[in-house]
Amino acid sequence: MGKIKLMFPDDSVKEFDNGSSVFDVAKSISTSLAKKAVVGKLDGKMVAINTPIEKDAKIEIITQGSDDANIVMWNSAAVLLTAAIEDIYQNVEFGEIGNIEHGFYADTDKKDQQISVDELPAIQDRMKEMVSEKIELKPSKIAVDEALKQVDGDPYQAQIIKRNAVDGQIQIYKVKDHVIVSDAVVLPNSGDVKALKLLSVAGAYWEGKSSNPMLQRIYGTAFFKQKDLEVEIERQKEARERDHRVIGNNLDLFFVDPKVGAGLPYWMPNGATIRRTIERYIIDKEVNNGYQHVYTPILMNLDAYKTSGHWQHYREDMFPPMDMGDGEMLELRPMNCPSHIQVYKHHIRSYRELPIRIAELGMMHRYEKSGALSGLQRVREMTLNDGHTFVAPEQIQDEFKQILQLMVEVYKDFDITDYSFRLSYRDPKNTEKYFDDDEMWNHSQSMLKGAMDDLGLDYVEAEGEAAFYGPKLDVQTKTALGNEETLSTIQLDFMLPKQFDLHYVGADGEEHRPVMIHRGLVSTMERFTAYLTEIYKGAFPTWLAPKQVTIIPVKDDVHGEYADQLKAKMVKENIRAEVDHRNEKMGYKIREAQTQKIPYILVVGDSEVADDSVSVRKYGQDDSKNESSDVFVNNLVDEIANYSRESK
RNA sequence: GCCGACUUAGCUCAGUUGGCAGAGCACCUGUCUUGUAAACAGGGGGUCGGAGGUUCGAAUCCUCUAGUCGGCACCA
Repeated sequence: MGKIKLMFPDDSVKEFDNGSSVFDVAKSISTSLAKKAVVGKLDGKMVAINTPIEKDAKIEIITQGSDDANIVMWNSAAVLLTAAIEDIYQNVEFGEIGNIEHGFYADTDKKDQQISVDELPAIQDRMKEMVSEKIELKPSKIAVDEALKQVDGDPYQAQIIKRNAVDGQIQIYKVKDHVIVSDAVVLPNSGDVKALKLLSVAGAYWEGKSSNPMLQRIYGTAFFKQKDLEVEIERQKEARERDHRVIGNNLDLFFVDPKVGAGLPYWMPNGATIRRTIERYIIDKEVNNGYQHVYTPILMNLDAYKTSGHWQHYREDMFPPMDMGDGEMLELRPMNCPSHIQVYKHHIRSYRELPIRIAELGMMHRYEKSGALSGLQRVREMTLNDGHTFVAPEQIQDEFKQILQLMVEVYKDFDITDYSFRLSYRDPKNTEKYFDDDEMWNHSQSMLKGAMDDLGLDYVEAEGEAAFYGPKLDVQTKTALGNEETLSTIQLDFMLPKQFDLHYVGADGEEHRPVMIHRGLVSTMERFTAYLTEIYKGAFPTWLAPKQVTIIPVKDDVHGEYADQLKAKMVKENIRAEVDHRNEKMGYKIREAQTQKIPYILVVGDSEVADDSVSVRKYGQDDSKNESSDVFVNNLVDEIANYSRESK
């Protein structure tokens, strides 16, 4: 038996007997490491802990608590879930199994009747039995023919086997008499799945294609310790409480009434105040950065959308056109680009003017599918912080960087820190969705990528996520419930300028074609407000808070007048202050102000009236402090003027 | 749009095997005059999402339909 050299993450190299397992290696370092070791990584590839190592490699030992260890845990639980279901039911076929961000899932198709939530406890119990049986989970490779025989005509499994076969072989796990096809690395023993819980059932298309049959996806989560499971359940509970729909209802920000229209939100005064503040902020910001704000109609002649290609490529998401009876067809606009193009075209443009930046808080209507609607996050009427800059081709890079810079500044003001970049390309096979022009796509996609590389920013690349007219840089964030969504976007467009025959006069006196950059910084007012609600958990920073100050007189008949004077003083400074004159106990009013998450509570009684002061209680703090009313107002004016940057 | 669950007062939710529709909060009235998270009493308020059916009788069972929620697909 020869020796092999293994390199550790700290670059140290040690020799081991050929055929040593990851576990052996861990044990040679320390018994405690061996105890916590879950799985190994050889040259970056995950391997089971009992896999013999047969050549030199870079090794990493993954221990409990790491992300990789959780993935292994979840894949293991998914294998057990499959085995448990097969144990309980006949007549079930299986789609994909695997891990997700906080757990695992298995897709099932039970022929007589689909598995329902009521059946989860029984399945979970069966899984726990398998855990206590401490079944060895050992991967083995079998021939495709044999595997096909084993899955007994299950059409989904048959496809998975054919798809994943390597050299005519496929990896399986045996759990009791069940054969589970899985490429995943799992824990060595079912007994290692210490804590598990099945969570929900939902439909999911086979292979993710809506033209395919729908399977039942069973979700669950699992951990090495019961405690970790409890933490996860608590995390999910908190996420539900942070949901903008819950907070939006509690703080009376908005509502959607199905009886007056699904996906058509109504902004209550509190929500409207937040929105108005965002709108004023972003308009000022853009105007100061060279944007020309306009207003354009939400209705447009359908012909414009035929020219733009919306009618051909985006029709599914558009409301049906209105037939005006005289041959004219009007369309509720789904995007603002054609409108801004009209603004551009209204004058002859010179190269001296470029870049021309046209912006608008543009109201749009999109016929979102009913199942996609969700609070303010996905609606059918929305107002986009839209902007289109028209540039000469050589200005693209600079303009792109300028927009990105502006976006980062805006994010800082709103204290948005958790986001990632995604370069969204077309799917070249999908000629129905995307303009068919290979050269344009290849050119614009590589340009975008070049700009990002130039700036040294990290990003992921996603095929099939582009707009129909061009590739995008999307800024991705997550909702409270963990769904990914696009907040900001910058899109390169060589197509619409051509469709609408746009030009500018160059230095040479000739006509040239501009390039359009579509960009949205703070998304739609709807989605952005929802997002802010969730990241702030309803406790908006003072400059955004619908109510900034509530003044509570100790005895309304004695101190009410002083409270009104204070309010007047603050209103003069554009502070949103109110006096709570109601005939209620102080504690009651304070409680209500706290549940409404009002940034400042001012209590005024005899001593405050005597020296023109206020007793200040800031949201989130349990104590109060006395301050002269002038000092309080001045500080508050300052805080509001400086947004969130200075409040930390 | 698809799969599943759900829909009862302004909000959050009870409502047993089909037998007079409930609670808390909110709202209104009155009493109490308050020093940092809920004073007390009384009152008003619902065609039980909508339509059809089964039944002596339906919030409850069945069918259809709309919407909401969880996912999937689609996307700002």
